[in-house]
Amino acid sequence: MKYHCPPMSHADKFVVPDKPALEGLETKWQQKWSADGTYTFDRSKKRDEVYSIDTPPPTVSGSLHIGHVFSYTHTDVIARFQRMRGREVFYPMGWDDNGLPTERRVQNYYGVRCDPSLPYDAAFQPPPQAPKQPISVSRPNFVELCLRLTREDEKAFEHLWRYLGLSVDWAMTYATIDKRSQRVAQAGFLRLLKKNLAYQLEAPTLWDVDFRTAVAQAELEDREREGAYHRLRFERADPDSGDAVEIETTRPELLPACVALVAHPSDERYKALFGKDVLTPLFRSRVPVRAHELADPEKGSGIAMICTFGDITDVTWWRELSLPVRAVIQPNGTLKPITWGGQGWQSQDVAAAQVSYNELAGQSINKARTRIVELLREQGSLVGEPRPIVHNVKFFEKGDRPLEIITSRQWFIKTIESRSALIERGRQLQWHPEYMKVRYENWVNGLNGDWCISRQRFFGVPFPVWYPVAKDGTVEYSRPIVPDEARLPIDPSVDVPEGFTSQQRGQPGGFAGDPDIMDTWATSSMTPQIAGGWCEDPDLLQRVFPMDLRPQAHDIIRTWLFATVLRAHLEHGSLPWHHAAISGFVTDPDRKKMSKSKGNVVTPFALLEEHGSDGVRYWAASGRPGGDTVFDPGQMRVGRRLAIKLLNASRFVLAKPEPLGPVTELADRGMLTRLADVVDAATVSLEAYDYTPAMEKSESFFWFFCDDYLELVKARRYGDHGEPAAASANSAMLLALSSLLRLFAPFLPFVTEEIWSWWKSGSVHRATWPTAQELLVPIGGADPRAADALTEGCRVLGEVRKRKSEEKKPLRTPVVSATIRAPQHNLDLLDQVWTDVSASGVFQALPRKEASDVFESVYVLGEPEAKPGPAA
RNA sequence: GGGCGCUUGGCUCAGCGGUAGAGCAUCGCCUUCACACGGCGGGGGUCAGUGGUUCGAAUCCACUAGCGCCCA
Repeated sequence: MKYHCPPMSHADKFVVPDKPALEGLETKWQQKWSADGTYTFDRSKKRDEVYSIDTPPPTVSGSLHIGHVFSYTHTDVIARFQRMRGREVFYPMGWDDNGLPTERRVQNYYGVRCDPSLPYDAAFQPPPQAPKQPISVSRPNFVELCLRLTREDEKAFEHLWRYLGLSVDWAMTYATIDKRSQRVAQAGFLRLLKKNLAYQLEAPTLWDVDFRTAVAQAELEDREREGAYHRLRFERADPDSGDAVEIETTRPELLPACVALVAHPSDERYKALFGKDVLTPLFRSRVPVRAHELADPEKGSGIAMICTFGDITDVTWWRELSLPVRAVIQPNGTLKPITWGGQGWQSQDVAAAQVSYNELAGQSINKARTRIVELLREQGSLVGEPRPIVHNVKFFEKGDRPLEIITSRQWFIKTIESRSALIERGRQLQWHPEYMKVRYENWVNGLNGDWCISRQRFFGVPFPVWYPVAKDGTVEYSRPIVPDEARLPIDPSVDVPEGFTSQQRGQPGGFAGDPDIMDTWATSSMTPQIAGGWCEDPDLLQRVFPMDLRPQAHDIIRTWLFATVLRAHLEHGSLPWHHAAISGFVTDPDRKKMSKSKGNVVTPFALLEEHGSDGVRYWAASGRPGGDTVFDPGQMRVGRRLAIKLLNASRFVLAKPEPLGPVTELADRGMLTRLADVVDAATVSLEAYDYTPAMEKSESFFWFFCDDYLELVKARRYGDHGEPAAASANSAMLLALSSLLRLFAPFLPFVTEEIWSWWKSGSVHRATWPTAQELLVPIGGADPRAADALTEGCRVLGEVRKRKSEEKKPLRTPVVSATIRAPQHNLDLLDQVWTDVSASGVFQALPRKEASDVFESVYVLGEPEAKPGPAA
C-alpha cells in the first residue's frame, strides 16, 4: 500500500502559548477582523458566487435582550459556513429606528412632546433632566432628538454584535430612517401609486386614541377584558305594531351612533321584525331591524345594535347592509358635540335627545358609558342590571386602551387582490423549518382588508405627496402631486412641489403636504431593496437580489415576512429571497416567553463576559430552527468548557509537531476515517440550515478525539515506539485538528481563530470548509477496518479503566496479567492496535486471548508505580 | 373556537420502524508529563395515555389529556 505524507505548509509556524486562555479573545479578534476587513463584502463577485442575507434590523430603542444574541447567532453560523464554503457573503446590519417605540423613548428620555403646529427652533436643546411637565417641541426638533438618541442606541447594539462575533460587513450598515431608506420607501410607494396598487380612502380605520394614529390589522392583538352586557329596550317606531325589542350590548355609550339592529336571518324570534323600524332609547332615532348571517343567535339576546363603529363586525354590517354613518367618537377618544335634528341626526324628540346627549358630549368613552347607563336607568330603558362578562377586546399591540374605529383618510396598499399569488409565493419559498409556512398561509388566507400604511405620527418616512388647495380652501386629496423620483427623499412638510413656491403652502390655489408618515413596516418591508442598493446602485443589486436568506423570528411572519414578500411581488414580480430561516424564542425555565412585561428578560452583555461569547454562542446554536429554547447558563458553561478544551488539546497537538510522515498506524487511520464521516454529516446538516446536529456531531467526535484517541496514541506520539510511528500520529493529529478547528469555526469563532493563529496564516474564517477528501487522500481512501480496530482498542481500554475504577486505583496502575475473551473477529482487530492499547492501559505482559461469544475479560492489577515523569 | 408545535431518566434535549441515547445534575474514584475551568467509572427511564397498522412502534395512524405559541 502507498502512503502519502499529508500536506504541511512551510508557512506553518507553531507558536503555542504556555497557558492558553479564553480571556480577552473577543476584544483581540474583533479588532483584528475589523482591521483586516475579514468580513468585507467583495462586490466584484457575481450573483451565483454570492450568499446574501436580509438581516433583521433590530429596533434600537428597545432593550437589548438575550433573544437578540440567540437568533443572530443562528444567522452568523450560516453566514460563516457559507463564507467558508466559498460563497462571498453579503451580510449587512440595519437599525430599525423609525416608529412608535423610538417616539415613546424620546418623550420619556428628554421629557418632550411633539406639537406639529410649532415652528422649528434651531437653538432648542433639551434640559439635562427630563422635566415632569413635557415641553412641546416642533416636529423637526422632535425628529432631531429621535435621531440623536437612536445614534446612541445604535452604538450599544453594534458593540454587542461585535463582541458576540457577528461576521457583519459594518461598512454596509443602514438605518430605516436614513436618507437611503427614505428614498427606497418613497420610491416604492410612488411606483405602487403609479401602478394603481396604492390608493387613499376615507374609510373606517382602527384607531388608537392615545397615540392618535391609525393601526393595521397586523398590529392588533386580542386581550381579555371585563365588560358587561347591558339590556336595552327599543320601542317600536310605529305604535301598536308589537312589543318592544330588547338587545344586549357591551357598549351602551355608542347608543347615539346606533344605525340599525341586526339578527340572524333564520332566527325565528326576530324574523317578524326584519324590515320594521324601532326607536333608540333616549335619542328616539328611527333605525331599521335587519338580517345578517354574522349575527350570533347565541350571543346576548340574539339581536344586536349596529353602531358606526363599535367593532370590526359593525364595519362589515355597515358596508354590506348599506347603512348610514352616525359617528360619535373623536380621534382623541371623546364624544363629539352633536346638534340633534340636523342631517343624519334625526330624532322623534329632538329636544329630549339633545338634553340627554349634552350629558355625554366631550366626555371620554368610559365616563360617557357610566353616565348613559344612569340616564337609561332613570328613563326606564335599562332592563335589569348590567351582567358582567369577560370578553376579548381589540388592542393596538403597543397600546393601553381598546381600539376605536374612526373614519378618516388613509393610504392603503392593495393586498387582497394578490392573495392567491402571495400564497403561491409562500410555496416557492424554502422554509426552515418547513411547518412555519403554515403560519404564513393562515395569515394570508385570513386577511380581511388592504394594508393601511398611514400613521399619524412624526418619526418616520413621510408620504412623498402634496395636494392642491382649491380656491375655496379645501384640500383636493383626489389629485395628489408627486415629485420626480430623482428628488427623493422629500419631506412634504418642508419641501415644495414643482411649480409652487413655499409661500403657497396651505393657501387657496396653493398646495398642502400630506401630514402623515408611513407605517414602519412599509419601510422595513423593503430591507432587501435598501441593503441591496435598489434605485441607486443597480450593479450591487443584481449581485445580491433576490437574496438567499431571510432570518427572523416566527412572531413577525404576519408582519415583516409577509410584507416583504408582498412588496417584492408587487415591485419585482419575484420572491425577495429563496430561504426563510425562522428562529424560536428564548423561554424562561417555566417555559414562558421572555419579555419585558413579564420582567424575566436577561441582559446579554454580562453573560457574554461571564461565559465568553463562544460559550453563549454554543448555547444559542443548540436551539434548532423554529424551536423555543430554554435560557440555560448551564449550557453556556458547557460551551465555555468546550472552548477551553479546544485550547488545551490544540496546545498538546501543536506542542510537538515533529517528526511528520505518512499515516501508517491503524489507530491514526481509523481516527481520520471516522472524522471524514463527521465532516460529511456536518456539511449536509449545515447546507440544510440544520446547524445544531453539525455542532453536536463535531463536539461528540472531539471528545472522543481527546479522551480516547489522544490517550491511546500519547506514548507512541512521544516516540516510545520509533520515529515512523510517532510521525504517523503527529501527521494524523495535525490533519484532524485542522479539520476540527474549521468545523467549529462557525460556532466558536473566537477560540478557533486564536488557535488557528498559532500555526496558520490568514483567518480560519476565510479558510475553506473541510472535506472528507482532504482527510482520506493521505491514507489512500477510507479505511473501515482501521476504524473498527480503533473502536476495539477503545473498548478494551474502557474495560481496563472500569476495572481500575472498581478497585479504586489510579489509571497508571499496571495490568500485570489479563485474559481477554471476545469473538475472534474482535481479537484480530485488537492485535492491529495492540501497541497503543498496551501503552495506554499500562499492560505489563501480553494478555491471554480466548475466542468467545461473550465479552468476559479479566484484568489483574498490580500496584501503582511512582509517578513516571519524563527524564526525571 | 381554529391552526401549528411539544410531551423520552431530577433538568435540558437528541433519536423518528429493529432489543432506550447525550449533556447537565447526582454518587464513587483519580493531583495520568494538553487540560482540576480536568479525567475515569457507576446509578437512574414500562419514551404522556388509549386504541390501531406491522413479524416488530419512542419512532407510522387515530383519539384523549396537559403545556406552549400564533390567530379568531
